[in-house]
Amino acid sequence: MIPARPDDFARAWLGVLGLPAAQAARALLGASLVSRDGIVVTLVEVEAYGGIGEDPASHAYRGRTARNAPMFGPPGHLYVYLSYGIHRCVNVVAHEPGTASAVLLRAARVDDGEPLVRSRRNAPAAPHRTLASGPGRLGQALGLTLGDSGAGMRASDAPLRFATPPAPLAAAAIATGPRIGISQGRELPWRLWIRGHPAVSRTPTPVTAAPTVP
DNA sequence: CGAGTGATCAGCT
DNA sequence: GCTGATCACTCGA
Repeated sequence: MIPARPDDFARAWLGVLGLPAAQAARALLGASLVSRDGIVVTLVEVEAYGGIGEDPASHAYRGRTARNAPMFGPPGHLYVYLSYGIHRCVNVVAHEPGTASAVLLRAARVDDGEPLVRSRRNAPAAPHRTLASGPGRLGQALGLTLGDSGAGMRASDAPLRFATPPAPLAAAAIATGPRIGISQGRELPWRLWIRGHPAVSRTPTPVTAAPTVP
C-alpha cells in the first residue's frame, strides 16, 4: 500500500473547508497538523468566525481590508494576525463560495518537536499540556509569523499543513460554548473543544452544563 | 492581579 | 496623511 502524501491530505480537507466555518471547526477538532519545521500538533480547541455583516466578532464583519484579505480567499489557506500587540493568532480559512470566514486555532497538544517548541516558547519546564494551550502560545509554538498570512496549506513546504485526512470526532466528545475575549456575538456557541482535554486553554462552562450556584 | 505590546482601522483633517 | 482607541492574550507578581 502506497502511503498518502501530504498533498492527498490537503485535497481531502478541501471539501470540509468549503463548509461554513462553524461546521469546518467541528471537523478540525482532533485534526493533526504539521509545521514547516516538523512540529506536529493535535487541535483540541477552535473557534469559528463568520462573514461580512453576519458575525460582529469576525475580522471579516466590516468587509475586506489588507489584513483580513486571506479570509476572502480560497479555503485551506492561513490567516495570521497579531493580537494584543504580541500574539500571532492562526486561522484556517473555511467558507462556502462567496463568503469570508475562518476557524481560529486556539489550543493543541504537541505530539512531536517538543524541544523546539520549548525553546521557542522559552518554557523549558512548563507542563506539557500548556505548550500550545492558547492561541498565542499555539502560534508561537508553530513558529508562524504575519508573513505566513495568506499562505496555502497544500505545498510540501507550506508553513502549516495537514498531517492526517479529516476524521471527525464523535459528537459526544465535543463541547461548545461562547467564544473567548469578544464583546459582540457572545450568543453564538462557536467555541468548540474536546471535552475534558487537558490542553484546552481554560476550563470552560459548556453551554449544556448546569449553571453553578453562587 | 496588572502591565505590556504593536498592527490595525475608523474617523478626522 | 495622521492619530487614538481597540484588540480572537500572556506573563510575572
